[in-house]
Amino acid sequence: MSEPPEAGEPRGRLEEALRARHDALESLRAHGVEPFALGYEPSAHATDLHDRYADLAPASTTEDRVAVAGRVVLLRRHGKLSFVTLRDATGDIQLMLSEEAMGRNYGLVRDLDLGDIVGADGVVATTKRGELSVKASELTLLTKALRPMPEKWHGLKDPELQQRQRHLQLLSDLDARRIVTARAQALRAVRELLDSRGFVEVETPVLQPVAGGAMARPFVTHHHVLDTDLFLRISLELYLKRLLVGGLERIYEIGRNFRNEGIDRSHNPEFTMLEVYQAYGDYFSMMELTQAMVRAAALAVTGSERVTFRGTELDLGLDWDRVTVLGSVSEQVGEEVTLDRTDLPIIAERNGVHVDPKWGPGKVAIELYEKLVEPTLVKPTFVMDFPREVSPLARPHRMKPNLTEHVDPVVGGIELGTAYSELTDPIEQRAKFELQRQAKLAGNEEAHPFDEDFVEALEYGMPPAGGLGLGIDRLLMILTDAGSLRDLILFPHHRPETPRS
RNA sequence: GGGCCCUUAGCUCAGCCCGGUUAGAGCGGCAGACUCUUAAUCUGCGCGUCGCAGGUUCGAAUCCUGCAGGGCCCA
Repeated sequence: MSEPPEAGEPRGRLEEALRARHDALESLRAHGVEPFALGYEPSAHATDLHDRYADLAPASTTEDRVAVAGRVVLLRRHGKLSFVTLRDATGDIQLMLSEEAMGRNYGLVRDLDLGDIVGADGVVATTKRGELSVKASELTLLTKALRPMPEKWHGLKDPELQQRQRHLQLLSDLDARRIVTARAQALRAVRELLDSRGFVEVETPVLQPVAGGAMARPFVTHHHVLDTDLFLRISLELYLKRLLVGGLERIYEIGRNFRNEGIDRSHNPEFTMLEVYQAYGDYFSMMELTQAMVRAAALAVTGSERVTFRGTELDLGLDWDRVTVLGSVSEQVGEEVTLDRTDLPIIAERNGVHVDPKWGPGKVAIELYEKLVEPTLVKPTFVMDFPREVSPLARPHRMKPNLTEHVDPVVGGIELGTAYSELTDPIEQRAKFELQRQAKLAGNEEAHPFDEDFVEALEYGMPPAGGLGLGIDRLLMILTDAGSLRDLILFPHHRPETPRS
């Protein structure tokens, strides 16, 4: 039996660091300094100062007064003169703190810890070595940090900690803020383009009685007062089409979808989807729109229409290649592949695709496409004309029997989304839902659910339309050359940590 | 789902192959010096559930098994 640790004795470095900071906090309070201040009014940001005073000669002192605020990320104390590197939303700026300039207020420097948030009021100056600084006359503690910061040079390296404690990665690694800025830039560019073309942004329900518009397992939740199960949406499609029935002609929604599937570097249970619907358009208009949006997003995020993805330069400014599903599969297998061929399963097996006997020819063709063709489509490409069997919401092809006007934009071997000439025929829609219902009964968990209300809406008449879904996270993967969705999602899902007791 | 790898101090990492004193270093922390630093430097001090649970052994961070979390590759 070991003795219990003496009360107040630190039992580890963390406890020691915590206690030291709590002690510092009490000492500050005892000296009348509130360690959690109410507010502050900064007049400048770090990057603005670096821009404005880029040409200031070393050892200069201006008469320009500024107030800056941010987190103490580096601390170099030299007795009566100290240097602090302050980090705000835009970057870092050095504070020069001296007893000479600050008088009694300089005493606060002694109590500073890495991670504290402070405000400093003073004049813009440069040091003898030329470092731009704010020569403070007044230092204000705004928030005391009670926990030690990540290592100041290496930061947080462990990818799990980076994701679970994203705040620590963000405060220690300025580059990590690209997670936030790249997404904001891409979304702004896409919205600006759509708005300029007369599209209206709308919001539709996340909680739905029937989760349709895609083939995926939904999350189930429960409404207590209504005592009814609801599903988190797996797509935005069916509600947006009802708005077309309602007479809105150009609409879009950017929102979170939820799919109850595995988690890996290209799948997160919740992800952001853009869906656009344009009355009187078709899948050709959606292809043009896709090109325009991807180009605009690339310019906004990278400043260029050319991006490098996994070592290959992609030119997103050119017109994309256009191929068909069956044409591209035929090319890969080296013989003409059609949905009529009875030996389609044999061709598939010969090419390493294991065929489920329940699959129809359309499903077999799609499996072949996804395995053999999609990963090879590095250049921006539209893959057109999917089998009817796998596209229950797309319109039959105007020329080709058994196919639909369904196109997938593919870049860097990654499917960015899906666009259709939308199915407007309610009778055909009902028949397709019925086929899906049978597939579900046959054991396909991902079959599309029958949505009676949606069919009824179609019966009132929906104009011919083009519809497009674009995965924003996947688009960002291309634009930022990210290896994993987890580099783009601020707080990706992880298994719960085992409790430490 | 299959294979490989990782988990040691708050953080970044040694040590593990080939078991053997009291498990190391840097950052961070504490005490002190310092008016131009740039990951400041210098002096002194402390701080550990070696992921968890078993097993082998006189002795396990180290070898074996299981489990958990994470990463990479494949399907």
